[in-house]
Amino acid sequence: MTAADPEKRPKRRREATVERLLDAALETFAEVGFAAASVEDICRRGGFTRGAFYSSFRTKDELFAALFTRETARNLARTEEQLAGIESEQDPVAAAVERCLTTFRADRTWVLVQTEYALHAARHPAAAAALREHTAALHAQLTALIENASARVGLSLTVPAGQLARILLALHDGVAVQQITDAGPPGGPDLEHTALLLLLRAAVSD
Amino acid sequence: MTAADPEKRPKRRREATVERLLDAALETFAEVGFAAASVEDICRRGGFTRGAFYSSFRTKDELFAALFTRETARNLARTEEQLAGIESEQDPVAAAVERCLTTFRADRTWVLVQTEYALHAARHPAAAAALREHTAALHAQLTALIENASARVGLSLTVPAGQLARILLALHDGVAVQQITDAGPPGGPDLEHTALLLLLRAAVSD
DNA sequence: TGTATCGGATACGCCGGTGTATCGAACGGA
DNA sequence: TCCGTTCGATACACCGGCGTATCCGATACA
Repeated sequence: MTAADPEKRPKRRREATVERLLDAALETFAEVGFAAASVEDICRRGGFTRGAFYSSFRTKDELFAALFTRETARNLARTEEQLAGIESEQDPVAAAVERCLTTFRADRTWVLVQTEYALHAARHPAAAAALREHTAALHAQLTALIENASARVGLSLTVPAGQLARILLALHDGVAVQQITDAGPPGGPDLEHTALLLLLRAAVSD
Repeated sequence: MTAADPEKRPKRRREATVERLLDAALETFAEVGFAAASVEDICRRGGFTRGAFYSSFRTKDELFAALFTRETARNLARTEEQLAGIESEQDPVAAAVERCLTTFRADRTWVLVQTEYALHAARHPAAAAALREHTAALHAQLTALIENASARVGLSLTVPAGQLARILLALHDGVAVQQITDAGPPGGPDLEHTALLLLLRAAVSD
């Protein structure tokens, strides 16, 4: 069995190494940004040399794709959990907003990294194509999640779920970016909270 | 009069050179992004060597500040023009959305550049401070513009104008980023249009 | 225990940008 | 016309990352 299973065998340290590289990359991107992060940086942080990197990825973009997949899956799962049992609240819309924000308010870093990558994709067709594919999957799942939730709650939408999904993602991104510069009045209500409620109330009818 | 007017004299080619550098910078940022744009790149595009650059700016960030000021002033002026006479429309809200979008839909590049810079500022306190200052000015002017318009139209807001301004800016940013990847259904309605109408209708009462 | 493959470290040559110090041409005022 | 100032070009020394080719220890399997 020399060149027998040319696709399956490669799996011993690989997996663990890739995982460590992804962690290191996420941290590095969060700290200095995607563009500014050198392959060297990422490897150093993970305790590797570039040799390890090029042994698993061909480019930084390829690594990002892997990272995107991992993080998105995690976030969708989290959101789904949070919307579970929402139909038993008396104001399900408010509850949904509340619950989702508790998670996402906490950690803005991934949104920012992801946003920066979208910007990067704006100038790199290949990256854009890859991102589009991953994003489409995310969008489909989020749409399903919204339709499902609104059905359970017994409210109908005045806007197609697909479009609503896009708007929510956009708003979430936009607010995150906004708040880098402008934290708003200290005691004031959360910007995203206000916006989401305003938007959802308008997008829902019984 | 040798070292007499140490602040006033410097002004012959300077002004024109700076202007050309700003133009070149905007183009370069649009094309390759802020982070990826080297000082060298910008100068080449403007037909200068780095000598010219360092003679007018100390850093790329300093140049960006100048650019931000210039572009923001232009955009605010444009918006103000477009909201003029809006009170004579029978659906002023729809008209406002319509008119503003005609301008901004056309050229997304500045939004993207600006967004990328916000991301950059997230990791660079000094940049953040500068940006915060400029942004505050923009925010104040936009708030005034909104208050003014809603007064003329005779509708009152269910949300403070200042907060509405923030939300609008966030949404505008978010949508722009969103649309890099996801142009939405081809024949479908503009995402920003939908979102803005939804939001403004909810934020306004007579 | 031996051995073939795997995975990451090392070493190499290359490129392009950085910021500073210096120079010289253009320009404007008297 | 001449002189002083201004502004941008030039030259210099430096740095850090890039991607590849090669090597060698670790590991699994017979």
